[in-house]
Amino acid sequence: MSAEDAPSRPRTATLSDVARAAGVSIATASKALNGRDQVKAETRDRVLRAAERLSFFPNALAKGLLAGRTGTVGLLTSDLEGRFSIPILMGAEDAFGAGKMSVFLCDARGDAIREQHHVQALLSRRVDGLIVVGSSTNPRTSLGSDLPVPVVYVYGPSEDPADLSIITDNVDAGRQAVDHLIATGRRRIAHISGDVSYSAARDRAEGVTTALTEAGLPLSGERVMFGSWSESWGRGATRLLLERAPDTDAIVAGSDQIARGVMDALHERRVDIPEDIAVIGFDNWAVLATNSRPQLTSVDLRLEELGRLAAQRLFEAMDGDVRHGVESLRSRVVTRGSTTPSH
Amino acid sequence: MSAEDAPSRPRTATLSDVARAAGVSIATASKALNGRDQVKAETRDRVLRAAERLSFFPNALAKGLLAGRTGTVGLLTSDLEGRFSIPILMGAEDAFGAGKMSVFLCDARGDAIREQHHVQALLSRRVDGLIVVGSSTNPRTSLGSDLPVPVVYVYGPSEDPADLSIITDNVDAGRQAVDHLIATGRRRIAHISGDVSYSAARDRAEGVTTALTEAGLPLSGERVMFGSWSESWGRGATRLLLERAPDTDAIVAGSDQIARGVMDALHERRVDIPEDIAVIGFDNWAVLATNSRPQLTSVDLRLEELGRLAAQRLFEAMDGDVRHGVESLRSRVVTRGSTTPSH
DNA sequence: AAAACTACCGAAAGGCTTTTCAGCAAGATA
DNA sequence: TATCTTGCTGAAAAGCCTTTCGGTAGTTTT
Repeated sequence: MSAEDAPSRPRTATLSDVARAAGVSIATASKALNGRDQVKAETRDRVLRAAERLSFFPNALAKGLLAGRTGTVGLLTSDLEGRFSIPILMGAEDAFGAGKMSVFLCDARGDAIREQHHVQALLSRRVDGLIVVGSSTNPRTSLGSDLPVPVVYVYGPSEDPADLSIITDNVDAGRQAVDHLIATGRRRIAHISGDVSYSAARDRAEGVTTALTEAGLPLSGERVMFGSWSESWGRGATRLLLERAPDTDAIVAGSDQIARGVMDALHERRVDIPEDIAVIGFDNWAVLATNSRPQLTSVDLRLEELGRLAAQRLFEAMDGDVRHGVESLRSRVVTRGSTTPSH
Repeated sequence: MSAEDAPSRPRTATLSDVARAAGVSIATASKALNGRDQVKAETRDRVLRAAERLSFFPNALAKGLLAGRTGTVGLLTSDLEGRFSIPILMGAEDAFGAGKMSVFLCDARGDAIREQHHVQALLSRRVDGLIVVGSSTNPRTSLGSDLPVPVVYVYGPSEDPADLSIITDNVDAGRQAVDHLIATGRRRIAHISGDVSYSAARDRAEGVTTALTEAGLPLSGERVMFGSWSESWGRGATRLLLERAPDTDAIVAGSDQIARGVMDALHERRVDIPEDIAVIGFDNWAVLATNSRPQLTSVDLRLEELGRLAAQRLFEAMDGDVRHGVESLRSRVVTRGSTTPSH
């Protein structure tokens, strides 16, 4: 590589450049480009060709100056490493429509000070709204109600019921997992989940036990096995479970990671999946679910949909239609080989 | 949830609000807040207190107006789902310093039209520079040299040598993997890699074979086994390998995903890791590497560092210090249980 | 009393688009 | 030919907020 003096970079063409090139006034050029009437067809053509030639596009900043809007939103997260933020972000980007709105991305990395810093930076850039993605499903502190722009909380709700939060219904997700297993003929269903301090773990467990009770079935292993969100806990818990309840014919794992550990332990014991024991996870994380042997059935939390809805609600709030409270979305089971025989 | 009329949102305080509250002119308020002299200490205090009370912070847009810079950069990626962009993004965000610079994130999803769209949107927002994250290590088409702002390509280099690209040295990464295995006493080293159409696969393979040749060792299995970047290929290739070269004592897997498949197949055959066969992967993807049994030694491609350097180079280019060509970074081996006995 | 400060203020610049309104030309009608 | 339309065009203002420049009081020093 090498260094040298900056080459003369082409300046971006402004409207006045186009007007000059087309031999008309700025006002006429603006009208021609925006499809206003009161411009002769021939003149309009000339302007459009000039704009094309100079590869002109309007300055969004100047436009925002008039409109009183910048066409930007801030997305605040603490979970960039994790797998929640990204799908949500994609869904939101989707809903905004490419180019119409631009997204400032900020990762606070779990630090409240840094978060405050980012909020300030975003407000100083005059974003039209904020989306806050929680780092877990647990409720988080509100950014406060005295912000000059609307805020939508996603994945993890705000503690303040006056805020609007969009979340996945985890109780229902647990219920769906069990319903799927029952529908595929399972009767001795166990549940190995993650850290009990996470509401996601507790909610899914509630859904699982409720669905079992309603079906008149016991929980195999008697208790929900809470532990941590790791493969190794999945492995260890499975070994314990098989000792305690060797007739188990299905395991609801609290996450795809745990499910991978469960499957690993089952392979180790030469237990056939799904013939002897079926396994279902949560998250539908492609890397884990589609690479296991057999592929893993998993409850998809529809994070993109969450992001899309959040963006939509933010738009509405920007237009004055402000909502409050918690809005929850249903997840859906993605069936693969770990619960249904492949032939 | 419920909808209602928009509550009167507090307007963000401007400098003139502060000046009025402190009973001074706008000019004096500005000087006081920016630590300029020519302001009496008592007056400065009054202004600072007023600013505090109104929770004033300067408008970045107006500031940029004067400075001729917006303090924003665009980050263009096609791999948000994947694991490359995120660490790079984090590194870049890090280097820019929280609040000083804000990042517009755009995902083109592999679509050239959409990418062009995003570039235009970013330029219309007057970003000070662009970072382009490749979706693979393969060279990608340049955005062109006629852009009004500097561009830095990361992970995947630009095809145009006049652009500046920052990449990982994958040949060296392959060499390091082998050096590590040799240092831990291995002599019959095989290499199972991913899709041969990826330069990452070819480069790492080149590094592996070069290092082996230099050490006077053969490649176990005779050929590099190219396939796909999946666990199932790792499993299948391992079975083939053990038939063809049963005395193999170490496997360099082309990625952590492949490595997981390799380990899975070894477990199946009751081969001890690392006693009988050591395994090393690439990417150091925590979710995969730290959850395997034993934990996986992996070559860390230092993506954060890549992002950090890209941001730094972008800064330099914004100041007129433009570089060209390809700058490559060395990776480093993160040692875990799959290559070294845990006791 | 003149010169040299200090502390402060008013005004303008800095960026670009959109819109408004007045004006000008060419064609149509009396 | 004079007047009236009609159809376009262009100059200028508005939209936002900070910083800086030049200037004016008032106060201190020589």
